[in-house]
Amino acid sequence: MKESISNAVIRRLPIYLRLLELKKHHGFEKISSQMIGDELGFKPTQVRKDLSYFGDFGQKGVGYNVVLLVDEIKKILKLDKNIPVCLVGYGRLGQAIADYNLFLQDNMGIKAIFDSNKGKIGKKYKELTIHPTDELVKTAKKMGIKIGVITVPQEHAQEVADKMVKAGIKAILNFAPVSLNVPKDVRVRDLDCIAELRSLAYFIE
Amino acid sequence: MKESISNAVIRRLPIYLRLLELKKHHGFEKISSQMIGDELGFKPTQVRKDLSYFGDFGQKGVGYNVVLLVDEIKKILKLDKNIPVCLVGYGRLGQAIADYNLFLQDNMGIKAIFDSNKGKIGKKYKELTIHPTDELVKTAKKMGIKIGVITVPQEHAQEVADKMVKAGIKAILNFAPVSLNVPKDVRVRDLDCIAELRSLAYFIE
DNA sequence: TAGATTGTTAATCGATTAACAATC
DNA sequence: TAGATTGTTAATCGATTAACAATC
Repeated sequence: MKESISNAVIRRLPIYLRLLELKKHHGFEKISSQMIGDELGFKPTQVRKDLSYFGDFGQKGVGYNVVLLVDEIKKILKLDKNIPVCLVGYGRLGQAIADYNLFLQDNMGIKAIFDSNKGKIGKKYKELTIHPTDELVKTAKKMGIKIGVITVPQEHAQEVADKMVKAGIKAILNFAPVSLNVPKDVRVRDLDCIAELRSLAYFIE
Repeated sequence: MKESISNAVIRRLPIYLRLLELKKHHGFEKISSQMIGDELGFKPTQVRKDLSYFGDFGQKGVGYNVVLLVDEIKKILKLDKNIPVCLVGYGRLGQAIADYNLFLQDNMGIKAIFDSNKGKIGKKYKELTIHPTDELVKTAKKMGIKIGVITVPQEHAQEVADKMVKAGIKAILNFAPVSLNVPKDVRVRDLDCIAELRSLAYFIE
């Protein structure tokens, strides 16, 4: 069943979720697909269709209950579960990501940091010690890490991905500008800043 | 004509380009759509179709000339032109992005940095002085900035986007976790790390 | 009740891919 | 020449949207 829901739908869920959390925070009780769409730039039909893959969360003539929908989307995304994340590559970008400990708003948080630079190994980031990348497989396995974030330089990204795969990680967020080669049961999301920037150049006049 | 080429195609061009630059660097002279596809995980047909929107760059029975194709794609993306970029928000993430001065490999480079924190204004990053965000419109206009990168906290992203629009910027790379509201002749690419991470949670077992 | 809004079906739109003639 | 590979057409696949009955 999961296989039948498209990636595009899954990627919109966190976008809906963020808006709903904001609305909840502002005390809104109800929201319509129209309102969601207006704020996010989607068609209301798309919002309803996306949500309908997972259940009937709305009420005809009324709309969606904000609090309930927040909870449902979190459940769909498994954000109600504990999801330990590891970060590999503690350079500037890695540090910026670690700072975004916003993840902690969910049960998702960086629980281990790896780097291969001897000068960094053993240092602390908050309560986390920076481990050598060599120990990634062993440590990530032991800690039950579920998601890996790659912020190493391009030339080491593939070997890090290999280690993550070996550690049983099935979901990778990749900041390195390379196409990673992984088994097809492993999901990779590329956040490729340079490629995006270069593609934007096309649109300048 | 430009309008008819889909965004998906445009976003693949820099991916092709990166591989081709690598191959060029390694001294490859020819490459086939099959090889490109294999390395990047695309179907060869897609590679050929994408390229064919812009011209006949290949040779039947032979493939593509690497050096020529690099140049052609750069031309398509306007990377042969000078493209000044500004960065707004000089926190950890902004600094990490500035460090990626990899852009400079193209004629694309960060030519201005803005921040609203008084402690940062006036400081230097390499040859660039950090300007107050209040001066964005004036300065960006004067400098002919073509692309804006937003690395400010969520709550200021929209106002920064508004300033960019006012400065005549038509392409924005947005790292803030918000849906920006801009006129429809302005292109926004969202690099939304938290949303991507949350969407990956769906796939853990 | 009348107005609003859902969930879902069917239609549309757009993007990917298979197939193949052209040709190096 | 025979094998390889392009550029392009047509077919397929998938995602978005319009329309609407159901119902609060």
